[in-house]
Amino acid sequence: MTIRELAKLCGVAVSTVSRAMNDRENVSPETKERIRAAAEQHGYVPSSSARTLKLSETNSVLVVIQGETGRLLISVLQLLETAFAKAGFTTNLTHIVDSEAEASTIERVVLAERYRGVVFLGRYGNRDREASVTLSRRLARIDVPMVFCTTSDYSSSGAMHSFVSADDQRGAADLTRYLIERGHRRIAFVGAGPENDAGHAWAQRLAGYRNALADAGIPQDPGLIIRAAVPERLYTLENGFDSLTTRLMEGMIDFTALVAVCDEVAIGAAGALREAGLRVPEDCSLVGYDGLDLARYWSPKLTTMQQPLAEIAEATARVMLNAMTQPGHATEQVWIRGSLLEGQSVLPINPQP
Amino acid sequence: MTIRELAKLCGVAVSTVSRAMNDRENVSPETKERIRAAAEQHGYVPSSSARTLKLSETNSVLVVIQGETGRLLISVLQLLETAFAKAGFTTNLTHIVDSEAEASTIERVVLAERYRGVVFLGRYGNRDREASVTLSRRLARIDVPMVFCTTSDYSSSGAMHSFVSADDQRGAADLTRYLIERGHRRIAFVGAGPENDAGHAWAQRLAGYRNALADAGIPQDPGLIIRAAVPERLYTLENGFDSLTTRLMEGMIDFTALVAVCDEVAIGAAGALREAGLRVPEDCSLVGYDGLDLARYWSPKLTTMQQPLAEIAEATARVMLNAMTQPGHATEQVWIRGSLLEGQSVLPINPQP
DNA sequence: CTGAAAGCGCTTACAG
DNA sequence: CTGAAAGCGCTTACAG
Repeated sequence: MTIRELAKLCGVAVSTVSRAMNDRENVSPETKERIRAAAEQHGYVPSSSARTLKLSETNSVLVVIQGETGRLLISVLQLLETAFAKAGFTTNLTHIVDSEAEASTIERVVLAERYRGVVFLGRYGNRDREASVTLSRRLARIDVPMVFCTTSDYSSSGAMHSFVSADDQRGAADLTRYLIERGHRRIAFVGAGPENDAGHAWAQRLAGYRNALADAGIPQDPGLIIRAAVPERLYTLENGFDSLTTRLMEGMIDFTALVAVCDEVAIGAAGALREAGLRVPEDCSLVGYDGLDLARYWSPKLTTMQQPLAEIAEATARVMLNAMTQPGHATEQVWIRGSLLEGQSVLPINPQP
Repeated sequence: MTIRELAKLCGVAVSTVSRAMNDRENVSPETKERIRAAAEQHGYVPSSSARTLKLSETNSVLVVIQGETGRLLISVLQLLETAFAKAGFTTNLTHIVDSEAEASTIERVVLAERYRGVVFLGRYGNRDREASVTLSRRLARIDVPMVFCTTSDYSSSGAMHSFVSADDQRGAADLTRYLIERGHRRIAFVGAGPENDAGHAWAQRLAGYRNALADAGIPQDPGLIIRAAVPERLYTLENGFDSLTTRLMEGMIDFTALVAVCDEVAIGAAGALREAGLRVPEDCSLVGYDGLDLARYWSPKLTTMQQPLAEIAEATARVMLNAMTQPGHATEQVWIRGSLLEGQSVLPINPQP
């Protein structure tokens, strides 16, 4: 049913129907009620494409998630949806397969659908750093506000985009320092991905781990960096288990503590240790990252870096709404720090003589 | 940039631009190439709202998720997206808060956006059974194909809607029978929600548990049905932990086995048992439901019902595509059974004398 | 192969 | 308070 049919049915002009449906002032209350009742009864709903075409803008923001979606991002997504809804914006979600992470894909959907803004949730980019920089530049050409949430803009070209970023590097450094302060020297890192992808959380966390070692004057042993056995499902239990199992088959345990790229990998790795007859924390200390429920209900309770999801979502929504409502607004960069959540998965040891 | 501007720029009519952008036959290859290059260069993308308005239909299907989203549904969602994309359909996701689960909400968005079809992922309905039936009836009035995925149509009015449903009742009965066959008689169920909501998975699984007990002639003890301590986050570790903790504080353990409403609740409950000094499976056997990764990497490996996600998604996509491409097609009902995954969380016991 | 024109269903000045 | 009309950006018969 169209506006025209409903108008005829009610014996009024289409403009009157439009005013009634949009709750404008200049309709008599009686007419408005009559029209709305008729709409309800006949199931008339204004076509949003006609409306969008006429007004040439939507009230929608697009959320882009690339690759696999962990529990963490889903939580942030739900918080974002709520925040945007409160401000009168609708949220749409699109998944992008890794291989299709090109500016043109985004450009097409954003321009075609007339989105008011885009939130990149989690990482967005190509494996290749060069390509990622190009990507970032092309995105900047699209005249729609964008904010990168949970990942920083790694365009290496200054403040091109707004972002709200968890400070992964610092968080991983804090966790590593926590181990060092408790006497650990042989500290391994599990869950490093393939090379050349600074935009990924694992790369930032690995960098933080390295920084902490360097600051403490502990020589870096490349053999202690355990690469992902299942890189396409990097942040999973499976990857944690398989990565460490592979490593333990290659040789004996030559570390006293393990920094995992995230909680799931930590708990997967703990499974591998257990199967090898090693106990956490007696035979190997363990720290995770993210602060999932899982970490809290695991035994032993996992020491980890709690991500402040509400804070991340709140900041992202705020930056996005600013950018949408104040065109020409400068880009904003927000760094958000997690807090170290102490569990029972770390045991102090005597420093090596 | 609009089609008109690009036409002027290229010195052709808008109709020619339209033909070039839509890759029609009746344009000379040279003209087509020239126009497409110009579009690429100037960032011209056809407005989808204008296109939709003109064609009066989209190629989008709407996926509706109500309430909290577990890991399981996200996996199904991703599989669905892939399947629909293969058939040329775009997938859009909308979350519905529990309290807003009314037919009119769906009606509005489906009609406004001209969706071709709707998939309800997970449960869709009101607490109140009466209201749910009304809801189902009103949905049936909307002239757009719908399929209920992972939940059945509980309109109690015959085959009103298509659905692809995991057979939760049977699965839970299978698990309970598995315990009974191993000598258990005092079997508790943890994670029952508030009353009056047959559409929820917990209610189906609870019914299956009850059926199995009845079939074995074991009297039902209402005291063995442990209600959710955190009903708004029913299928979570937190709920499993809190529900069982509450129960263990009320009195000693008076059961030898525990059927959990899902894997997360099972593992949360295991945490509560552990804190009470009880071991799984020595002091209490435990089964979950869903077959999450978590169940596999938990220690002891959890006995659970594996949900065949790929199969569920495949069937849902097939039914939906049938309905969309063959209007007037009869509704289809597909029941999908899981398979029992044997872990080490169940110990046989001697039957009570 | 190309162009001129109608029309998809709305909204909003403009006139009354 | 209400109506008639223009126009948003496309697509597609229709004519050449």
